[in-house]
Amino acid sequence: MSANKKLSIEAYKGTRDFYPKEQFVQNYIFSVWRKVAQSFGYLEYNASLLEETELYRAKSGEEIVSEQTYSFTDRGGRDVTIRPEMTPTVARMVAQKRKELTFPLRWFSIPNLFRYERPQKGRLREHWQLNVDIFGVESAQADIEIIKVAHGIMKAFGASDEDFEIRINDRRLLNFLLHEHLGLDESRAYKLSKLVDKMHKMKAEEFLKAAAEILGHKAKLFEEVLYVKSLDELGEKAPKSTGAHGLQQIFAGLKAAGIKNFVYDPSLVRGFDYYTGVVFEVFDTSPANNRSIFGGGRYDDLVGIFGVEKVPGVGFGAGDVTAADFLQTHGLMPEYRPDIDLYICHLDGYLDNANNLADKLRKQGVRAAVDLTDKKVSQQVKTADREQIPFVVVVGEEEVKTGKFKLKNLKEGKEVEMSADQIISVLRNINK
RNA sequence: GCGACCAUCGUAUAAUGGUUAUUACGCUGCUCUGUGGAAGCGGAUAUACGGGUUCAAUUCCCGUUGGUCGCCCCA
Repeated sequence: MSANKKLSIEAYKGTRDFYPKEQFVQNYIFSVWRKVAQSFGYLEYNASLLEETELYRAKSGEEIVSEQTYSFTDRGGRDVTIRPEMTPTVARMVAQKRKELTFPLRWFSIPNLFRYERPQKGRLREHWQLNVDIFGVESAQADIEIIKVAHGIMKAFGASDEDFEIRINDRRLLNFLLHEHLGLDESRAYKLSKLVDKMHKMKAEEFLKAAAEILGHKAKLFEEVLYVKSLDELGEKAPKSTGAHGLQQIFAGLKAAGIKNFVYDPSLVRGFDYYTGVVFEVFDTSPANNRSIFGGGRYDDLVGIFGVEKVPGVGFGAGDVTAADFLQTHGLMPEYRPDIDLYICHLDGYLDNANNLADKLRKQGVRAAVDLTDKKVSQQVKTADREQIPFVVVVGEEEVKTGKFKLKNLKEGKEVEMSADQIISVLRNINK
């Protein structure tokens, strides 16, 4: 290594190092995700980080692929992209084995995803995302279940119904309103839907002005449907829309499941063009973090892009960064605890005895670390304290003679004398 | 890809175009050879990187890198 150019100690731009404390938070979030998904009977899958670039081109369009992904040509001349999202991958996997898979298919995954862009709040170059999807069910029953999983995750994080809100809309209803109600052509309808997607980021006057530019004299008709609070208010304006019918089923299903904190939001669009039915977003209601936490929707045409028969799908993706922000905002972050139960200190000449004790405890499932230094006992105990290890014992002449150890609880500062077997049973119970 | 702001010990900060760059917490050693948290006394550690202006730059200017926040985009 040359002396004039120091190797950087910083993590690559837009990525995070997970030191044990951050890894602890990450593990917690993953474990909640996994627990809830599995409780609904979803099976975990994964795939490679690498996909052929073509996979994303087919779905996302040239611009996103060339400007927002990590793409390269491999040694064999293939165009390769590091996955920026999981949905195309899972659609590909389903398409490939569609003949042998059993439907309804319930799958989840927690992949890390990459996008090449400017890092900012809640958006890094690498993040992890829970993907939950159900394939092979066309009816609203699958939509209801997916939203129940989303709701269940929030509850499992300890959130109350007041902490968040589920906003729901349906692309078919939106399209009906744009095309039938407003009578817009394809390009105006698209423009307006993109504008509606942004409406909450703009001032109301600005938004209406921009809408009026697209709509002309139809602006009034638009305002009639934009600010309704319920489907009933839409009433006769959307009688033939299958989207409206689907939403009614979903709302009834959620009510039946005891879920109350959802609303019909006619302005909800979501960015993806591939959604074909229901779209929803879990929204943080706290003024300190007032934004979408995650969302998803129905995509019945995605598997079909592989040239095979259609397989309907609905699902959502939830990011780890926004999940952590939510926990932080609402004081739901769990207290850090290292995955070590016991720190074993030793007096001069008793390291071997300390190691023997550790081995005995480990065989019974105790996670024990031995101080390998020749520091003074006070320093060894301090090391355990700094690492927030809950218990400590010191091995010396006395202990070796009697076979009794003083198990010290560092948080309470209390010591209890006991045998190795007793230590095992105490620490085992702590873990449960 | 575009724009704005920012960069001083591990963290949080102070100061200055000119001797040893401040303070707190943390870290470390000792007081204290079988037990962390208290106290006292010591100690180590910083002007992101590269260039320019200047007798002199941590300070002013430019660039790079990184961070933060918007825009674009949004799995």
